[in-house]
Formats: sequence, structure tokens, C-alpha cells
Amino acid sequence: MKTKTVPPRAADRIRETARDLFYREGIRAIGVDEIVSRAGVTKPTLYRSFSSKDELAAAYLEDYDKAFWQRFELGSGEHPDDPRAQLRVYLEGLARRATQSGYRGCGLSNAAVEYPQGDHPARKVAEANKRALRKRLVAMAKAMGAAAPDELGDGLLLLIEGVYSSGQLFGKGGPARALVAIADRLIDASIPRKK
Amino acid sequence: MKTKTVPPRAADRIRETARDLFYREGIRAIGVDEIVSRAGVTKPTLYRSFSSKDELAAAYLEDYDKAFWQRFELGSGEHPDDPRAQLRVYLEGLARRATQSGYRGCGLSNAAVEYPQGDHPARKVAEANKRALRKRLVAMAKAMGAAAPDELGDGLLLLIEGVYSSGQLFGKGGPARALVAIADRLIDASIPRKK
DNA sequence: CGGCGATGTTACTGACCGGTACGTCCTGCC
DNA sequence: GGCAGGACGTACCGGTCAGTAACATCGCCG
Repeated sequence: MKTKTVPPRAADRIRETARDLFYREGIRAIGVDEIVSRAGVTKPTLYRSFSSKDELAAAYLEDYDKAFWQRFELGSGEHPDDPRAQLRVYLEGLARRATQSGYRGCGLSNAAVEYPQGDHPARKVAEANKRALRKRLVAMAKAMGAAAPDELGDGLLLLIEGVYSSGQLFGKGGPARALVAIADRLIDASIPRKK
Repeated sequence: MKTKTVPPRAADRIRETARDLFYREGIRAIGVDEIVSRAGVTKPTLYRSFSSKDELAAAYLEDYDKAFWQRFELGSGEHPDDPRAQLRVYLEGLARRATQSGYRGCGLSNAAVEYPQGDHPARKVAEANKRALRKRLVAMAKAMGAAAPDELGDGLLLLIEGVYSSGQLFGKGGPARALVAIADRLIDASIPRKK
């Protein structure tokens, strides 16, 4: 009970507000003034918790990364020994979200578009997430019994990234609706017949 | 011969410079001052040819759209009656470009990330291009004899957009290297056996 | 030669950007 | 009760943003 029972909200509110605004509007499009005003705090408060806007953006992406893995691993609990079913849970949820109007894609991929230079703190978080995702997908492909797990893993990654991107371009009736069927077809075609 | 033999360079140089800078660094990241200084012109000159930065961005994307279709239809000349081979030509070139370091993805998709609001002139160009591409891919899938052309067309679009996005995230050894093999597998699995 | 359109020059605007020096208030502890 | 220290706000900084006004200069064409 030494830790404050009401751990001063300011920093958390800033993080939440930044998360919403950065995701919906883009990082470069949102100024710190708008963040602090919507969060009901002031700029010095923000800069006491984050050394710069870039660091705040990186923190936002760290949060996003955490939330992503939570979504991605949701199927692992439901189907502990069936990697294909695990992946399917994520793909179905993704296809649903990505075919709603207002979908904004992946915050991490979007950040990489906004910050092309490799040394930006936000980009580093994005790249690390994508490398981990690629590794995870290859591992899943291997567990599915794919003849060429690297290839299937990369194929799945291409499909997923394609959904992030096209989802925000097409909205409601977009190509993401075909995701599950396409992934199924691709996986089938990549696993040696087990008959 | 009434049209000027040397149509004053200024507007064209601005367009070219904007194209390079917007593509490599992003639209929001580049100010008009940098464009005019690199183009060797001055701001009033820019604003005599383009009513605003947003319109200049739209013009850049129009140019990009034109160049895109040129690349995309490159295989149509080489293989007039083989849609699968036509597409393959584009995919091979794309996979090559997207696995080089410094690849920046698709200028149109990137612009849509930078400008999420549907009424922005740049986004309109991007969306129109993507709708046309989707239509073209479905038509190609149909011409290939796909059982479900809409589905295959959308699957190909997902793969292509996935390459744009992941190409700029992974660079040299990225998942784009699997593009051609994956597309082949997917197409094979989507066309009724013709044996 | 006269004139006109395209371009350059200079200087400026008001808004907004990220970031900060400094004062104030509130809380907990002796 | 009073003081220390942390949390927060007020007010401001210099720089950059997109966009413009007023005027000078060049070169082509009649």
C-alpha cells in the first residue's frame, strides 16, 4: 500500500489519448498540443513523463505491440495443440475488423510508413514487432507440417500485411473478406497430403 | 507547332522533385520550402502551378498512378494471351524491387496511411487506383479460369499490398522474396484441374 | 520595338510546431 | 504547524509551416 492507491492519472491519460489520436489520425498529423488538451493536462506534464514526442510515439507503439500479441495469441488458449486453428482465430477476427468502415490498419505498419528512417524510435518498435511476427508465423507453419515453412510463413505474413493495408483503403466490402478462404487454400496447398 | 517547343520547365521540375521527395520521405514530412529549394524555383512559382500543397500531392500521385500502370501492364505486351504470365512479369519485378534495401513501398498506399480522411485530394487518387487494380486483378483471375475469380483476385491483391508494406519493413531478406512462389501456389489451388 | 506571359526576388503573414523556464499548489512527514 | 518535495499550470521561446503581396526581370512573338 505504499504505492499510491490513485497513481496519478496524468501520464496514463496522456498515453491513452495519444494511443487513440495517433492511431486514428496518424502520428505526424497530431501535435502535442492536441494530445494534452484532449487528455486534460498540460504540456510540461507530458514532457515530465516522455522526453520527446518521438518517445511518446514509441511508447504508443509499445502499447500497440502488447495489445497486438494479445489478439494474436487469443486462439492459442482455445486450441492448444492446433496451430492452424490458432491462426484461424486471429485471421477471422482480423478479417472482421478490417472490413468495417473506419478501419485504420496496423499502427505499427502505419508508423513505419510515416517514419522511413531506420533510426527513429517509433520505427524501431515497429520493425521489432514485425520481425517477431514473421518468426512466429514460420514457427506456426512448421507446426502445421508445411513442406517449406519459411515460404508458407512469409506467405501468411504477406496476406496479413495486405489486409492491414487494403482494409483501410477499401473499408466495408474490401478484399479482406477473402482472407480466411485464401489462407485456407494456401495452407492446404503448402502441406503435403496426409491422407 | 503552336505549343511551346520548350514548355517552361518550372512546373515540371517541381513535379519531379515533389515526386522524389514525397515518395522517399513521405508527404507530411516534406515542406514546400524544401521542394522549391531543391527544384531550384521559388514558392510563388509553385503556387502558380498548384493551388495548394494538397493539390501538388494529388498531382504527384497521379504521376505515380500512371507509372504504376506502365509497370503493371508491362507483361501484357510480352504475353498477349496469357494472363497468368502477364501477372507473373509484374510480380517478379515487384519482388525484386521490394527486396532491395531502401524500398519504400507503394506511394499510393503510403499516402492513404498519411491521410486517413476520405475527402483529401491525395487519398481520392489513391483509392481510385486501388479500386481499378482490384478490378483488373479479378478480371485476370477470371481470364485464368479461376473457379472463384473474385476470391482469387482479392487474394492476389492482398499479396501485392502485403509486399508493398512488408517490403519497406524488412528490406533485403524480406518476405517479398516468397511472393512469386506463393502466388503460383495460390493460383494453382484456385484453378480447377484442367488435366 | 513593344508588349505580354512566365519566372524570380524579397518580404511578409498568422498559425502551429515541439519544447521549456518558472511559479504555484497540494500532500505527507516531522 | 510548518516545511520539503513532487505534481501541475501559466506563459513563453524560437523555429517552421503553408500561403501571399508587390515588384523586378527575362525572353519570346507579333
